[in-house]
Amino acid sequence: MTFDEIDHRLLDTLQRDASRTLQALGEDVGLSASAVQRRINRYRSAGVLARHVAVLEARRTADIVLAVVLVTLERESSGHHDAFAQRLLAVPEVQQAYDVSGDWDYVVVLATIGMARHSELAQHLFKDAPNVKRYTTMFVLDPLRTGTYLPTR
Amino acid sequence: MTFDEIDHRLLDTLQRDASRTLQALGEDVGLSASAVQRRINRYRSAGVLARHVAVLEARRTADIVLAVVLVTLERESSGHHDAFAQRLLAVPEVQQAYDVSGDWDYVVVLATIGMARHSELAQHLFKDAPNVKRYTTMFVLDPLRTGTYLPTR
DNA sequence: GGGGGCACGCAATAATCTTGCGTCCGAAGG
DNA sequence: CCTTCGGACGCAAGATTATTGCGTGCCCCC
Repeated sequence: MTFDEIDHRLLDTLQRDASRTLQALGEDVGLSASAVQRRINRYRSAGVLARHVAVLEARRTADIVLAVVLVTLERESSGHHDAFAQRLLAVPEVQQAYDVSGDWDYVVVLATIGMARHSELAQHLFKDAPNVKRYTTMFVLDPLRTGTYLPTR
Repeated sequence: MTFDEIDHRLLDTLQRDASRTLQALGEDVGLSASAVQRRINRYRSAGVLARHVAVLEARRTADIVLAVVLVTLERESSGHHDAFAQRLLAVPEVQQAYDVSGDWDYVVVLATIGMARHSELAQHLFKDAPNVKRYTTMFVLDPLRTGTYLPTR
């Protein structure tokens, strides 16, 4: 799939505010509402546009504890990695999980309500996991920016 | 603001898929469409619900390079921290930025198109920055999960 | 026992989305 | 150089969805 200037502008806008009407989007980029809609449908069917979600304000949600956890596994076999990934993905509070290169194998962002729940999850995901060699937790003092924005050019 | 069972279910659903109709949401939680809408408006005006966004599929967007960067500043004065934060937030490719506790001061997630752009940004944000003491980059091999989901209970 | 506030459902209205149709433009081929 | 084809567009009608006014019921507090 190839993007023109209008596609870039649309995708940019949609990633920032997907609640605008098709007509408003159209006025921004110089298209009719129906043309905008057809483009959006194209993004969808091409798999570029995955979904629409509501974003909560972490600061306004009671007692949210955000933490970034770095993890190294004991053994590098892909079976062990899969098992660990499965364990992570089964937990909704695992907000983000990345398989990374470098000194650590995984970066995990945990979003929990209250420190007690955080500890409980850390226990389950990292202490009790059979193949976690080492992990370190960095608690988020201030979420300067959160989001899923991806550039398209 | 205090949440009941229905609020939790609604906020959960909206964070996963905000494109459902008010009627569909209402059927899920046992409310009419208008009652659902009024609740959503309440979340908005309480500041709990920040915005609606479209989420792109990183795997389907050409040449996306995701990287997690850990940063420590030279000096701890709040002026230096603010300056660094400003510099981060001015860059759209800074997808996420967290001020954290522990061995590092900041965790930054960079989303760029192509390695060249990544290097350029790393240069600007970390090498050229006046008060960055040390930083390390972990490239994302596989984004197992991305998102902004926050639990509400 | 009697307000008062708040959330609800229903129904009418308003806004937005969706789709059929005719047109235009550019690329490919005669 | 002309013709044809495919793709994207705008417009407008129709369908769906969101919004809002109104009346009712519930619960808390007086």
